[in-house]
Amino acid sequence: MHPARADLSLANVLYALGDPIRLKVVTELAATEEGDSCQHIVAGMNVAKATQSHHFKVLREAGVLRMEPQGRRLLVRLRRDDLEARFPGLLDAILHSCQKNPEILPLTNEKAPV
Amino acid sequence: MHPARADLSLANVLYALGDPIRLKVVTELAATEEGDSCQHIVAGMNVAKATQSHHFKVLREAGVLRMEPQGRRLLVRLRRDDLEARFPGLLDAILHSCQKNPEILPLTNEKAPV
DNA sequence: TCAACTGTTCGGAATTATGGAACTATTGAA
DNA sequence: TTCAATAGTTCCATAATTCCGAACAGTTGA
Repeated sequence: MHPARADLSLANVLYALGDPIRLKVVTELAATEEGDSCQHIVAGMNVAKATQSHHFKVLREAGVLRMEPQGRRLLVRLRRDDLEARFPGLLDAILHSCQKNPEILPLTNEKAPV
Repeated sequence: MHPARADLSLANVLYALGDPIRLKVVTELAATEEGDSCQHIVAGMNVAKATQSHHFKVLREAGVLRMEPQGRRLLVRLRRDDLEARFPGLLDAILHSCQKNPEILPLTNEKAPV
């Protein structure tokens, strides 16, 4: 399900992050400390449910995030500590780049007004 | 051919680096300041020529490296400055992770004894 | 002139991505 | 309890990528 910290592969992680939608998911997740539900995270991204499910699976299997059932939702959290321990500075560099140049994320980021 | 610095996309770069062979190519390239030929870089990696060509194309189109004809070779160089300017710390974090845990690169790295 | 070398392109087979539809499980309300 | 709504997954078919062998083009050195 979730790979152990020692089993994280850099190529897998980079591959998982090498998709605009998944990259966006990670930046959204990075903004919340206690996680969020899949559905809320992808709100505003124009992606079919089946595809959402696929993207979260890729991120989970790469070890980028953890998913924990919470009622009828899946609480999704970034595996910050594991990533930092294994690939120091990587996540920060990526998040910082996204923050500095938001146009890096080529998405119609119509965030539903909560 | 080669994307301009301002056109580099983080997702594209991460995608390009999210493959064991391409990641290995980049670490090899990082070790040489003045570049190298495709053929020499992939020496020891068990990949068909057509696939090599494909991998270099992906790296080139993502803006990770530059290719410059040099006689009957292609001189390949890492676009360190462009990557650093656009995504500060990213390349260093990746290279450092590869260096720290060489097993990250799941390749039979039989480097031909020069 | 021509064979060897370096790399690209073409064609097909295998893998992966995407989305619609049907499904499971949980919740909250009647 | 019953049932509709919500949150995700799975199945299937289509589209796009990946990988390789083979044929190709350009450069070099004999």
